[in-house]
Amino acid sequence: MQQDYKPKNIEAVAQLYWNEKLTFRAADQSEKPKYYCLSMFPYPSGKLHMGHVRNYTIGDVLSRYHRMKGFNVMQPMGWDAFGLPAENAALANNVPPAAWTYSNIDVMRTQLRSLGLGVDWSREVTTCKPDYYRWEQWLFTRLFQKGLIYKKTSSVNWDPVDHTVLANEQVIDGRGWRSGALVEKRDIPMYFMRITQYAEELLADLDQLEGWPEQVKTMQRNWIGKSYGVRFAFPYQLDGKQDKLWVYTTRADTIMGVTFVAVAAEHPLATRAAQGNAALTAFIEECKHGGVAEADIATMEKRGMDTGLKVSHPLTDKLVPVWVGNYVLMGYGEGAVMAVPTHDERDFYFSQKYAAQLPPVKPVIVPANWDVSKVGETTSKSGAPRLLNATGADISTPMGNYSNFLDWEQWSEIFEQKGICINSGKYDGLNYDQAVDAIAADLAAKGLGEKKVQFRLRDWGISRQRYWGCPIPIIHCVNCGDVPVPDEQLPVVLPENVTITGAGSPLAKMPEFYETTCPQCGGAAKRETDTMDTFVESSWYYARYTSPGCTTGMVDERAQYWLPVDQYVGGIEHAILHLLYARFFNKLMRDAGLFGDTDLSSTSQKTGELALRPKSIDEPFANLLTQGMVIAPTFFREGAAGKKLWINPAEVDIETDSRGRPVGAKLRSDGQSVVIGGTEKMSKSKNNGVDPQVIIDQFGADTARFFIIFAAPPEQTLEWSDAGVEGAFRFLRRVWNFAYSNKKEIEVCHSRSKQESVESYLQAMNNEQKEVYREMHVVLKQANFDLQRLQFNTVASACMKILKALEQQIAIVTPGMNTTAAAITNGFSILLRLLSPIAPHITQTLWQELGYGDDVLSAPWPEVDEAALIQDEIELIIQVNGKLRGKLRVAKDADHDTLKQLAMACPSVEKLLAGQAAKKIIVVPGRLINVVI
RNA sequence: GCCGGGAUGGCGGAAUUGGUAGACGCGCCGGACUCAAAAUCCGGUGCUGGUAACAGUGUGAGGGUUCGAGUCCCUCUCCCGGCACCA
Repeated sequence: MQQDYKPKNIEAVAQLYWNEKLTFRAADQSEKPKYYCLSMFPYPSGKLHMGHVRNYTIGDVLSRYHRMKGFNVMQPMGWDAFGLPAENAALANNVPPAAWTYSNIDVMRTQLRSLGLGVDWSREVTTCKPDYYRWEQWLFTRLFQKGLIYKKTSSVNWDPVDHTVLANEQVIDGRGWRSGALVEKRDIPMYFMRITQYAEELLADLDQLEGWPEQVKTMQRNWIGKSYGVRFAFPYQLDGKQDKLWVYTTRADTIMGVTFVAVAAEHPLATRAAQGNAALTAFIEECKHGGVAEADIATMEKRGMDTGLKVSHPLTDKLVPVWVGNYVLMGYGEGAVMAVPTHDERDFYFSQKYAAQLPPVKPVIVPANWDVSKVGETTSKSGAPRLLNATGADISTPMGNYSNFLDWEQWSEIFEQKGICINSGKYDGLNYDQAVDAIAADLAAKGLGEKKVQFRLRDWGISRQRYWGCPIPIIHCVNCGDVPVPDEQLPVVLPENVTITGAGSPLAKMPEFYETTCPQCGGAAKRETDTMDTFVESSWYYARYTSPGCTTGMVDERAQYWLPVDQYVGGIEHAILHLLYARFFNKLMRDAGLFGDTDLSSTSQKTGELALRPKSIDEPFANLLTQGMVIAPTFFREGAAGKKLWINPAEVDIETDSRGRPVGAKLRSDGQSVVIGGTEKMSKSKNNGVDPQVIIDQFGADTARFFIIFAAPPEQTLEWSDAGVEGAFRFLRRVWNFAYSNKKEIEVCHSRSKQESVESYLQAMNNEQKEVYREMHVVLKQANFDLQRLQFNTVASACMKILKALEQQIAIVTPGMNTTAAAITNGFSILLRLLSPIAPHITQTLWQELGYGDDVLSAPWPEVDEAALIQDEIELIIQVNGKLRGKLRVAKDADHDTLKQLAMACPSVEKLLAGQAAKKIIVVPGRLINVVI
């Protein structure tokens, strides 16, 4: 055994051992329970960053822990290889996206391997390879035939200079990132997946996901956004025709307060109204400027213009003006909304802005606790209505005492609350439910509306006008329309040798790609040149991992064994989109029969044997761990024109004051100072990414893994610090040194006969030794609990505490004692096993070196010696009025009266009591006594 | 703007259910070893006052519930993630 801890050597040896033994090759059958542990696969951006190290270390800790707990573990890895950055890199470096991607994959695979992850590499998946995306195309054709994929137009960001569609990310302050041109909305035809058809199930099944964080489920619920409302129409006559303007509202109780209707700029009514109306045409044109991102639309200034058109109120027949609003989106719902300024905040501010041109607002709801019969109305200075409760108007404090007074000059949340109808004719006095029922019934009787359940969730547009993605397997034929590519012609292979220009898709300029014949009529036809959203690949890779090499379908019967994923680990930023799409795809694949016969009723009727029923895999991920980001300090210098030049933290020396507070920073290369910026998410743009390779090279993979686990709980944001890395390395070196200096004694223990077993000597320990032993098991108990709740940073601290306890063992007795050797042998085996999921190389090496066995992974997980935890005496806290005033050692079963007397006798308590009697004494068994005076 | 989180010493963080705030580590200070330094080992370290014992104070801000609040409730501030074409 080497005297010094040399991670480079031992890590290479350990990795070779795992490779040769095929340790991590997962068996598709086993008597052990299966544990499919999946970390979100990386986009091959070039190099590993700390976020990857964190994600994959967390997954590996879980995998190794479960393996030692007796599970048949499968941990795969692959590459989310299609995507925009490859095209950007191609533009910048003149390298084809494919070549760039494959070379990145090679670099990152090597880096991942050097981390010592327990990955079954025989299952590796690369989404940009035809053997993967072929099956995605296959599923596309099935969904297309089922009507689950359809075509419609949708808005995209259009760069009028580069003549290209931009991703939301590429739109900065309303301009194209390369051209700087003002971005426009443009409607183009796209394929959509009917995720809304599964909205109800996607929502309902969240309840069965007990292993998911509540916050993620809440976000998904809100995203799906099931609402109960009324869809109704405003009839109108135009160009001699009767027609209806449809809207949807969840506040049908406020319909009597409608003052206008707002439609999207692209709405047919707007288009019609703009004919011969130059001002409106210009306004509609203006509405098309800017991006399509919801965040931008929600934060932009709400503007509108009267179309001059009027529609009839469906219940009163009164004419209602129609406006164009830049905040109304075509394609979301009806592309039109009713406006009730008195009971909707957005409508309120909009109508205040255009008050002069709009009809007066009308309150139709008062708070539920008001006496409707006594409500009086008056007008304020501006003419806006005031409602007065008859109990006496308190005009001085309108907001503070709203039960008396409501004033529609200033917005209040009260306006939006459900209450009682007023000013609503026959609906006066009804509450929300009654009013909605009555109004919906009246609308239905007129054929102008009905109750409707609606979802916020929209169908998933999957067409991308980009090159580096999975080709959409559709052939456009003038005679037969959109024809799916037949199975035998799949895959539609993406040509890899192309030149990227940044203007439009290269595929659309490649006749050799798009010129084809129609599979139905055999005539000349054109292949679709759009590719699929890269979220499609990441929606089913977890299933493909179960069936490596399968050439007959997306998955084979092995999927039934492995699915669902038992533990999924990945960044919180994927809480909605990726996780929702993957859940959706799982249901699509289930309903395509890929997970076995899902028609459970017919199966059981036929066979009568429940045991033969295939399991229904409704959800892909049974347990989810959402990991926090890795952040780092930023440093910069002001360059020309105030442009910031970002400097990597690795090139900076930080100066601190006497108490360690940073006071300045200097660039190492020139010794001149740099500005300390904020602490932010590691990114290329702020140049604050830390390359884990530097740490692995200098300290080893175990140190990198240990630190990243130790630094913060998995779900929290993690701030990077190099100083902490050295601390982690110091600890591992102490473990090594401890092993080196105690090797002989441990080996002697291992060679002893059964009569002289470690256990027999543990029985013979003296009280001091037993106390140390007890401490160690207290720590182990906490560590096992923390593993269960996925809080690994405290497991790392537990390892440090156990090493300290072992060092203490040696310090308190003369060396050479059999009990000491036994305690160390036993204790160190606990430490090595507890530490092994986090730092697998050093623990594997020492496990072998000290003769514990060949493979620490096949050792049983250390369990707590409960008997050792029992104490005769415990420490109690003495409080006076809740403040700590003393401590007391008492017998563990002392009764309350004894405890009270002991507490009262405490000097500090006596002093504070000063002869008075205590008002109350609270005894919390096993914890404290609080004397109230 | 909407949805979901977060805020604890100089720093990362700990504190299962309301019950000793600051475990463990980093940094810093002091000591040992050394010609010296590095490394290592030992001790100290929330803040304020005090030689000290000790006292006061303290978990983003303000209020509340409770014998007792980092933890529960209300109001607010700031920060982060997502918002459907970044992945």
